[in-house]
Parts: sequence; structure tokens; C-alpha cells
Amino acid sequence: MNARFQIAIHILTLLDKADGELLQSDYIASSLNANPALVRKEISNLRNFGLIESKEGKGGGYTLGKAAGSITLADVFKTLKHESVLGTSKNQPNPNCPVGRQINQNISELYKGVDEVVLAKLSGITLAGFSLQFD
Amino acid sequence: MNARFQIAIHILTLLDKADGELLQSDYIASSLNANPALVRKEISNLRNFGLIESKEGKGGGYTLGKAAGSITLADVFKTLKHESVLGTSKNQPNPNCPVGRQINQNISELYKGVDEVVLAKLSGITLAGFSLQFD
DNA sequence: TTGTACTGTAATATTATTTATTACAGATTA
DNA sequence: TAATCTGTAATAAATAATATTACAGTACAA
Repeated sequence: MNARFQIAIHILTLLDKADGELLQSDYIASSLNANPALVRKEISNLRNFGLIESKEGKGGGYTLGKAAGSITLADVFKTLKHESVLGTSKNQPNPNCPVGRQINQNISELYKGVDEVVLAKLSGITLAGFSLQFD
Repeated sequence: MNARFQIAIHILTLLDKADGELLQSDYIASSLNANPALVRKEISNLRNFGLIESKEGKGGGYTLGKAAGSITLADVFKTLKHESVLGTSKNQPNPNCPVGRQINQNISELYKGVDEVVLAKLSGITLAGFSLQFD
């Protein structure tokens, strides 16, 4: 993460509001107050998941890859978070300690359970719904 | 975060298993495979929240500050995570853009809702319960 | 067919965050 | 008073996140 989820949602909201009209990375970057190359990179990732379509060359730009009503925030989340929301677990505790030996396994299951409730919550919110909150 | 939640749980589990016997930062550090000073620093934080008690000087060390059955993982989580699990939101989008102007507010509400389900999940798990998973 | 305006992506630099280390003062015990 | 702890600050090192630059490739339009 860190701001990436916010950035992704921001981009997708702009595209939804654009209503099919192509938006350019420069325009999006200025709304985000970020760098166009960064925007294109994020979009590149979102496009790999079918959430955005792009058109190259003069007159090119970006549109949503599918209807805003069929994109959930869980879909967006899954495009970028590949570790638990509770953090990484790449510690290497002492295998000679009973707790150290088993902690990674137990933490991993705990984290999985938490990630599930996060995804469940996010899957109940569509991009269309989120976008509706804006004037 | 990142490994801090795991570290905190690890420490607390050790203390629970110690069953009232004082543990030293050296011992804990060797189970974690980390530095004693780092352990003491984490413990210092947990102690501020009453989860751990410490005794200074020769023969000193650490014990749980209250019964493991009355410590939930939400309590532990609250001692260290002061931003959303979904990330920070310190972007400064363009205030002249309708989306940019409102995104921080809307993201903030979204994140709050997600954090609530995380805390709800964690509050259903006690340290005692977690600790029981270990042989 | 050439100039213009875009995207795509790699390379790199910068900044921020996290983790690790060292050091030592203060506390407590025997 | 020597030994063994904690408490904490200062600093260093490692890692991760973000920003920037650059330019090749693509498409349009005159």
C-alpha cells in the first residue's frame, strides 16, 4: 500500500464521473496532485484486472473497463494488496521456542480471518455507490 | 505497523505461557529473534496500555498486566495502529476538482467503516484463546 | 508522411518509514 | 557495592513508498 488504494479509488471515481469520455493521465494527475507517470503506472495495474481500458496515441486516454455498478471496492483492493491488512509476517522467530515455532502459522490464520471480513465489507460497496457520494 | 502487531502478540503469548513468572527482555528477544532494546520498547508501549507490568532491577522482568482472558486482540491492536488498515490518507488532491475536493472525506468514512469490522473481529479473540492454540 | 499528442515502461532519485544497534543512566537485589 | 535487570535516547542501517525523468511506441489528423 499505502496511498495506493486511495489513488486507485480516486482514479476510478474520476473515470466514472467522466461517463465514457476519455481522460488523460495529465488530467487525472492534476486532480490527484501527483505525477502523470505514477498515474499511468497505477492504471496499468488496474487495467491488468480489467477495471480500466486505455487507448494509446493522440486522442487517447482512459475509461472504465466495466460498469461502475459491477466493480466493487473489494475488486479494487485485490488489485493491489497482496499481504494482510495487519502487516507482513516474515519474521523468523526462534524454532527452538514452542511459541516461536508456531507463531507464524497461528498469526497467518488470524490475519486470513481478518482479511476476510475486510473483503466482505468492501465487496458490499460498488464504485457506483461510492461515486454517488460526490456532488 | 508492520511486524509490530505480530511482535506484540508474540510477546503477550510468551508472557501468558510463563504463567506469572517474570520473563526478561533477553529471553523474549531470543524467541522473537530480535533485539532486546526493541523488545523493551514494544513492551514499554504495551505497558502504557496496562497490558504488561514490569519490574526493574536485578531479578526484574515482565508479566501480563491483566488476565489473558480479558485481553482481546483488539486491545492489542489499539495500542499500535493509529491509522486505518487500508492506509494513510494524507494526499492533498486538487481542491478545484469536484472529486479531489471531496475524496479525502469520503475515503475517511470508508476507511472508518472497514476499521470497525476489523476491530469487531479482533475483539472476539482473547489472548487466552489465541494462546491456547500453542502446544 | 510528418508533426502532434498521447500511452507504456524502465531507470533512477528522493523521501519516509521501519527495524536494528549501541550506549548508558537508573532501579533493585543480594 | 557488585551484579543484573529495565528505560530510553540517539543513531545507524535497511527497506519501502513515492516522485521524477526520459524516451520508445502508437494513433490520429492534416
